[in-house]
Formats: sequence, C-alpha cells, structure tokens
Amino acid sequence: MAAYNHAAVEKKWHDRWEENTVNPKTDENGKEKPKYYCLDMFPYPSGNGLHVGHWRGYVISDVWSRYKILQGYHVIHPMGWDAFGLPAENYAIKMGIHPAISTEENIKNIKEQIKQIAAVYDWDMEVNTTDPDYYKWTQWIFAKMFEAGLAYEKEFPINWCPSCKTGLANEEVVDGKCERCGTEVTKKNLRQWMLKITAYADRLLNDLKKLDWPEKVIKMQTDWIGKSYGAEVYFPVDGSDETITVYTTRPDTLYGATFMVLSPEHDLASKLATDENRDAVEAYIKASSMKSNVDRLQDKDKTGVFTGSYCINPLNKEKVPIWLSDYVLADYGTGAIMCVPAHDDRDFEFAKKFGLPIVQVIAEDPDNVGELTEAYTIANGVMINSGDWNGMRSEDLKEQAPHMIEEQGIGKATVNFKLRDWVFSRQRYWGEPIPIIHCPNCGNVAVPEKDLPLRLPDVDSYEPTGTGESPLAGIDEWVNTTCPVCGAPAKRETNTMPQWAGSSWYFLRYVDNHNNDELVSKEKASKYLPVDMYIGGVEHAVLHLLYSRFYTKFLYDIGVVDFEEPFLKLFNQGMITGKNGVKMSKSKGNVVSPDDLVRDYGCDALRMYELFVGPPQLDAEWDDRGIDGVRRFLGKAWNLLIDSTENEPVEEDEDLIRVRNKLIYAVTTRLEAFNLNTVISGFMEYTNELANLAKSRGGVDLKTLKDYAVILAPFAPHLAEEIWEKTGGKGSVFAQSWPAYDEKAMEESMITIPLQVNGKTRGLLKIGADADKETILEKGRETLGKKLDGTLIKEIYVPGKIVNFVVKK
RNA sequence: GCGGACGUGGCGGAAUUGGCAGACGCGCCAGACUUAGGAUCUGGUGGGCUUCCCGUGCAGGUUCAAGUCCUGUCGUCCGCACCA
Repeated sequence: MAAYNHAAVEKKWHDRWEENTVNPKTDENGKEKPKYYCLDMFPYPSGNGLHVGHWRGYVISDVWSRYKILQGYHVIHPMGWDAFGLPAENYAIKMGIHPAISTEENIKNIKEQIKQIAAVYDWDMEVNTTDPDYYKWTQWIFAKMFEAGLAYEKEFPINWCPSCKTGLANEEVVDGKCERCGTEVTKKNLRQWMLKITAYADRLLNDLKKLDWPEKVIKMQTDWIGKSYGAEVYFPVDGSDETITVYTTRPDTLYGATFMVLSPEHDLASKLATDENRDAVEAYIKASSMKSNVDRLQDKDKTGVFTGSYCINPLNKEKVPIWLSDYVLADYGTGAIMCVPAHDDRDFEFAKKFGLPIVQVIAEDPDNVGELTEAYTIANGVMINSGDWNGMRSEDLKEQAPHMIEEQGIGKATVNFKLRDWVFSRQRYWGEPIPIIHCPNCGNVAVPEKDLPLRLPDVDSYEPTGTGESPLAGIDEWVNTTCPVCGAPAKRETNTMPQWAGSSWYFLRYVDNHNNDELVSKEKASKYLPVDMYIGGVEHAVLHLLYSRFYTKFLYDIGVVDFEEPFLKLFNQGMITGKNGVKMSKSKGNVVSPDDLVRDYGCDALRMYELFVGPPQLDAEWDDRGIDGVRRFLGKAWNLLIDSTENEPVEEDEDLIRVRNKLIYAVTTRLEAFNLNTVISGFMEYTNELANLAKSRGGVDLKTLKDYAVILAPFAPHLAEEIWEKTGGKGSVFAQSWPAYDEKAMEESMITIPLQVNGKTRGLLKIGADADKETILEKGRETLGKKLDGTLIKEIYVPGKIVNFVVKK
C-alpha cells in the first residue's frame, strides 16, 4: 500500500469535481425549506489575495453546508463579488489600471484561490455588484427610497476623509478616524444624499429580539441606535421672546437646574451674547469650529464661555445663566442642555470649574444632607429643594415627570436616538451612480425604471478630485441630460453610492441572479430566504449588518420580500492573527499564505487545521507548526482505512461497533454544538482507538469504513471521496446520508469508577457495568483498604460515575 | 467611566446536569529504523520534599464533591465613550 499522497488524491478529486461528474446534487424539491448558508460579506477583489485568516470563515461555512447536504437538505451556498468601492478603486489607482479592468482580473485570481478551498459553491448563483444587471437593482432600490421620501438631499458639515477624499457615514468613523484608511476625519460642509435610516430606528431596535445573534452584536446595535426616554423642557430667555428647548432624561431633577449650556453650533449661540461678552463668545465659537473630531473626543477638560444672558427655570422661575461649551453635542437632542451639577458628572465638573451654584435635589436621607463631593447620579432617593415634588421618590418621579411637565405646558415627553441618518453619497468614481436628475422646473427626479441601469460612464481620469465633486462631474456629455418629467435640460447627480449599497441586499439576489424583471421573484425569495446562518467576523456589527437589516425592512415595506429580518442566525467567527495577536496585514509582514500549506500539507489538512486551531468563535494565533499534527492524523487515517480496503475483509465485532458508534456520536454532537475544534480531536482520538483494534484484526470492517468516509467528508472531502471509492461505493460520498449512532452500542461491558475519600480520588475500581450499588461499595472499600482508616461517616455512589467515602480521621 | 468576553501545563486548547483536571495536538525527552534526520514509527511528558502531597489568576464561601455555583478582588483583550 502506498503512503498517503495528498497531492495525487486531491488533484484527482479536484479534477472530477471540476468536470462536474460527482458534484453533490441536492433535492431542489425536498419537502423542507432549503437551508441557506452564507458568508458575512462576499469578498472584494482587492488584488492581495486570501490569507489563512480568510480561509477560516470559508471553511466553517463549507463544513456546515456539506454536513447539511449529507443530512439530505437542499443547501444554498453561494459566492459573489463586492467589487465596487474604495478598496477596488484604490488598488486600480495604485496600479494605474482602470478599475473595471483590474476588478475583472482580481476576480479571476481570487476565484482560483477560493477554488483551492474546495468549497461547494454553486457558481451558477454568482453575483457581481459592478455588473449593470446587478446594480440596476441597487439603483432601483435607491429610486424607490427616494419616492418613499427616505432619500433626501441635505447640506451640512459631514465627516470627510482627506485621504480617501470622500464623505463618510457615521458608522464608518471609528475613534475619529476613517474606517478604511485610518486617516483622521475632518468636517466638510457638503451637499449630500442621505438615507433616512432613523425612520426605522424603533423597528431596527425592537426586531433585534427576534434574532439568534451573539449577545455582543445585539448589544452593539442597541447602543448604536441608542434609544433614550426623557422630556423636552422649554426655558424662556430672560428679557427676550426666544425660548431654549433642552432634552433631558432626568426631568425629575429640574429644580436642580442651575445653569444652561448650548453647543457652540447652536442657532442662538452668538445671538445670546451680550455686548460685554460678545468678543469672548465669538472667539469661543470660532475656536470650537477649528477643533477636529479627534481633539474634541480626547480633550475632556471642560471649556466654556458665559453668554451674559439668562433663562428662567420654568418650574421655580429662578434665573439661570446660559453658557456655551463644546461638551454639548450640536446634533444630539436639541443641542442645548439644562445642567444639574448635583446629579450629573459632567455638569458637576463644569460647575466646579466655573464656580456655578450646585443645588442638590435628591438625597438618600433627606434629614442628613451634607455637601456633595461628587455628583449623585442615580435616581434613587427622596426629592428635596423641589417645591411640590419634595418628598417624592426620585425613581417614581423620573417616570412621571415627563407627563407632569407636559400637563403644565412647560415641555413634553420625548424619545431620542443616537442613530443618525446615513450619509449615502461618495465623491468617488467607482460606485453606482445615484439615479437622480436635477431639473430646474421639477426639482429632483428619479431616473425612471425603464432607464435603469444608469451606467457608470467610462472616464479618462477617475482619481478623486478632493473638491467635494465626484470625477463624474467633469463629464459634460454625461452630466447634461433632459428631465424625464418635463423634458427640460437638466443635470445628472454626479455622486456615487457607498460600497454598502451593493452589499446591503446581495443575499437576496443570489437566489434569482438572472432575473431581469424583478430584483428577486416572490416565489424564490420566500422559498429560499431568509438566510439560515450567516457566518463572519464581528467587524460589521454596526455597518453591514445594520444596513442590510434596514434595506430588508424597506423591501418588506414595499412588498418585495415577505420577511423583515435577513439573517436569522449569526455566527461570529474569531479572527486568525499573527504572532501575539497582531492582525494579519501586508504592512505588518505577518500574512501567512495558504498556497504553500496547500502544496506541502494538502487542502484537507489545512481545512482541518483551520478548525483545530481553537474554538471557532474565539481569535486564534496562527502557528504553522500545528498543521503537522493534522497531516499526521490524515496519514494515519489513510493507512488504517486504505489498508482495510486492500486487506481481507474484516467482520465487525462488538468492539468495532462500539468505537464506530462513539466516533459518530462524538462528531455529530460536537458538530451540532458548533464545537468544531473538538470534532477534529474526536476524529484523532477514535481513529487511534480504531487503529489499535485494527492491529489484531488486520483492519476494520466495511460498515465502519463507509461511515467513516461519510462523516469525514465535510472536513476532508478529497480523502473522504477516495476512501468511499476504495470501499466500492458508487458515485460521490456526498450522495450518501449522515450515519446515525446507537447509544446502546456505545456502552462498555466493564466500567472504571473513581473511588474518592473526602472528595479526593484515591483509587480506581474496574467492574462490570451491571454491578449493583452494594457490590460496588463493598469492592470499593476492599480496594481502598487502609486508605479508609478512620470513622466512615457517609458513602455516596453516583451510578456509573463515582464513589465518595466520607471519613473522619 | 459604562458594557461584554476571557484567565487551566512550555504552547494551542479539552472537560453535558458540580463527579478521575489537563482529552486531542504542538513542543520536548527517550528509543527503533537509518549513511543521515528538521522523514517515519514506538513509548514518556502538570509540579514537588514521590508509600505521600500540591495544583484551573488571587482571597473567601456553599457542597460528600467546585475549573464549573456564590461573594469579593486582580489582570488581559474587545466594544462604546462628554448622547444630557
């Protein structure tokens, strides 16, 4: 028998799969809903290729898909290309190749790399976001949103990446830096297309409850949406008609409001400055506008300036001074706050710094109120210094105050969200043109459906301009058009969409990718969707995953799909890192390429090692050396199994049946629990046991061989096909069904019971599995002998598990 | 500061309901086969003062029995962060 030659075996089956002679065929018309598994985001063809970290997600989703195929499900496991956007465009600019050309080349390369993984993708379902037949529907969705009033234009200071030379969504700014390139984000006043994702805030929040997603991601989305309950309160400005409206979550502390702070961007900011304070106020407003996001985040020392004006506290009619400070955010709530220094850390700090009065209105013990050394921030106590409210419990008042204020006409109950509308336009070339025409008579008009796709024109210069204009703005013959409504000369919108536009709905298109009349047919959408399990890293928790949910809800509202959530279950796999947990990247020089490993150890070995490195949901440091162990295991399995097919047939016996069942049990239950790393160790453990049995028997029996081939197939498909063929099996191993296990057959005739004295193991008792309690205790006492010296107080026997003697010395 | 996850041999990591801590693998040690070994195979491998004792970050607690449950505490990593 020849030793395991992975290269020969893998080439053989790779070729057969390519020739399509033995591909797994699943039953399209099975009675159960097909299972749909998908990677969290399809790859963007960047030109860098895949590293071993990318492999992990692909392998996990493939193993699961193949397992479900073997269980008889019709499995949808598609793949496609997220090819618009910055990475593809930046690569093209760097290489000096038009993005359309470099994208096509990169797709070809990365497809070859993905084929190395030997995953069962249905390439007939392939989609590509840069294909006009695809982005026709990306544009169609935008046009529908425009019709529904969810896409609108607005000019305001947006996040601007000076390196990428484009505007960014809030979700794309991480620690004040560009999510893509790490450059510090600045503000730029620009006319933008916005998507009104805030209109869906409540639904996006509430429907999180329906999802089988990791807690962490649910939490991140919940925080990002950031719903809070409170009240708006009206503070008339003393000696003026103006009123300042503030938002507060603690209207119960209204009597303690001793000053007001407006953000420097507030409409009234400079208006409120009295003559003697005007210079200081104007200087402060100017200084704030110069501050970058990062400065504003990092510099937590409170600064501020007094306007000279006062408001009237609507409850106690006290005069309270109005200040400006940049710790108040312009775009949250009303951009103005009432300050209760006694019960808010930030207000406390501000009051201390500028010598403003502090009035405590909640006390743990009203009869014993000392001076506060820090803010008392929890609503847990009795109201004091609060007029009619004195004596009430603050936790009750916190609930009632919004309505009491509303009845008095000095405010109203309100909810607020941190979620902001989505800055949707990009000043870049490589994206879907926004299908809007600006008409002097009709205003903004959506490009009619019959004119979609609105093709991205070829240009000579596709580099970003940096002026806030897209490169498309320079193409007069494209920009100038006529209004589809009135026929007047009009101009096209020249901004493009962000990369998220194409990736927010691609999972819908896979199942009906050639449909020219609809985004997806109703029948196919309801037959195959939503996605049963979505697999990927945590990095899209508030980007892609939030956007896709929003898109899906919108498409539900306009009747395209009949479900509101796209991904029922989400599995977050951990990242594969280089040494010391450093993220793999070209610049760090710690990228491990799968190519050499596939050549030297085989695809099957690499697939199994990707799982064996650690629990799939945790990060794992890559260490090349570990793959030796998996390769040795496959060699052992080969020797055992192929030998057995070549030697005299072996009859099955009790021991072989027992180990076979234990193996199937271990693999099945661990797979079901998604403990993929321990599935591999289970294979190793029981393969060693089978090898021991095989020594005296000259091999293992045919049933064991066949079952082994089937359960190995999701993990090491090449080797499994080879074993299956050698056992005389017909067709592909993937046409077989997953074997059942018999728990009865797993039982041993002799069991080993640990004998403990006072909870510490002091001996072992090997005894027939049918021995009764008395026998076991007696034999146990005998075995331990003088280790039991002392007074025996208690004997505990847990059937089949353990014996514990409690002895007093 | 808030929220979450995690702390187990030299390393990656195992351990249903509390029931033999360290499965499986890497590495290391010894041996076999070899002209050779960074190939392959076999055996060993938590620590110690080795008839016995100690060991799952640390300190307590509950229990016949704790990696697992409870209280406190320290550390690492991640996410959010002036959201009123």
